[in-house]
Amino acid sequence: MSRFKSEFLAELSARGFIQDCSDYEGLDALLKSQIVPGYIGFDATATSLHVGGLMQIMMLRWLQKTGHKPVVLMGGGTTRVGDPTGRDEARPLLTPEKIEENKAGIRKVFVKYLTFGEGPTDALMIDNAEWLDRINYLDFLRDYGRHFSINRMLAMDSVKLRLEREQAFSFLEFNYMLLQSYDFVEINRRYGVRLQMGGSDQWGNIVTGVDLGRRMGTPDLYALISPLLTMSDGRKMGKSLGGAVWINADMLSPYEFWQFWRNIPDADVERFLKLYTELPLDEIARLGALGGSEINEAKKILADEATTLAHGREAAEAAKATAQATFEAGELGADLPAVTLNAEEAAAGVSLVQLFQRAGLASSGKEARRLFSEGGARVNDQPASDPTRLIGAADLAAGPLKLSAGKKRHAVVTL
RNA sequence: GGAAGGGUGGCUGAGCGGUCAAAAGCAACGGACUGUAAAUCCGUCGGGUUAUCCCUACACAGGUUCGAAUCCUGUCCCUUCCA
Repeated sequence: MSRFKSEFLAELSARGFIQDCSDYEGLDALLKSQIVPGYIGFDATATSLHVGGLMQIMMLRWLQKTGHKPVVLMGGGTTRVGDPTGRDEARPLLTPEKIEENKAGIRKVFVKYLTFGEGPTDALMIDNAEWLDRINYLDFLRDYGRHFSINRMLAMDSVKLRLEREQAFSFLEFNYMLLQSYDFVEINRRYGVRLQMGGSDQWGNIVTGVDLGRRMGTPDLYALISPLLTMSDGRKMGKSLGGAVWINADMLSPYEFWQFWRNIPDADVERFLKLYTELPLDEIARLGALGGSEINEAKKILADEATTLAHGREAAEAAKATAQATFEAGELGADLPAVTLNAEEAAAGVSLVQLFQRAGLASSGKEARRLFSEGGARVNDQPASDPTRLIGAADLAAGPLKLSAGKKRHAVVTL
């Protein structure tokens, strides 16, 4: 069914990871003939990655699974400059310490998906600050700058669009392309990397790197990009109830992570199963064909599998059990976000407004009150109307109290 | 360096002396309908221990006014054109 001979490209293409490639035949042949180190660049702007970048992570995982070497490039150097793409001016520059902290957090994510080490197909994590920090401007211009054609860059979509829309486009931003191209060449020299992958928005930058490689006399380099992923309703991937869907457990609990997948629109189920799980394709086809409310079973499997990859089987099972208990049995699940009262508070009582806030069900007291007046607040599944009601030891004597904001967000209060 | 136009809520973007916590759209949240889906409809959407009361907000700092997002001055930043 596949036009590809290499397992890697065959798998990725069947699963919908591939949007474009600079040279399908060449890359396919290379993958057949040797262990191919391939990399993807990631920003070090946050302490975790969210599911928006999960597709990239999965590509690296498949690369490793099919016998090649994944390389994770942290943009430590580029982050230090500050990504100018965002239009908001007041973007604070990250300190080196903060960048290191972010890198450490991101590394924790990758450790779940890739096997790091010294072996030939073990994953590697590198930082472009290693070489970017030492660039000498004149040397860079002389050695690399001469290979970039302004004419060509102006013709590229990423640039052309900006110019046509008369949006600001700074020199710094323009140079990101050069830096990223240089990265590719440098990584090839240092680590023998032949392939760079990324989202389709990176196409221009990656291909420019491929070109630079050719001019600089590296072996042939390859570019492979994935489609930009949106949910079928047009929402950007990675946002859900109240915020970004982080992969790190300390940023977002496995239970909430599981919920994210459980709540995916019907139309996305099959696509997501292919991209975010490693289930066999025929199994996925079967699940995707489920109609009506049966498709909920497929969503559970999606949630299980995706959560297992990110947090381990045990956490996934726990998340599932909690979901089952709260949604299907109407009981309390162990994994629900919890608020614990100390002795003092138990004696004096804490108002429901406070508790809703503390449980993360409302971001402000005002919002909590709103919830009450809209009828979205429930205590032990009974609609609650008095936000000032105090909860204390007496209310908790019979066991934990369940708070709900709407139908999906739940939390417990314990002593 | 010169000229012009700008900086408004999470975003886009109206308002250009009072009726402005600020139109509209998007996003988000709650409700109805369902299947913990989508679409649709209704409602909410700065904060404060719900109060027709207070606080904070229309880049920043001052000023003019009974009253300023709206006028004036200065500062910072952005955009476009010219050099």
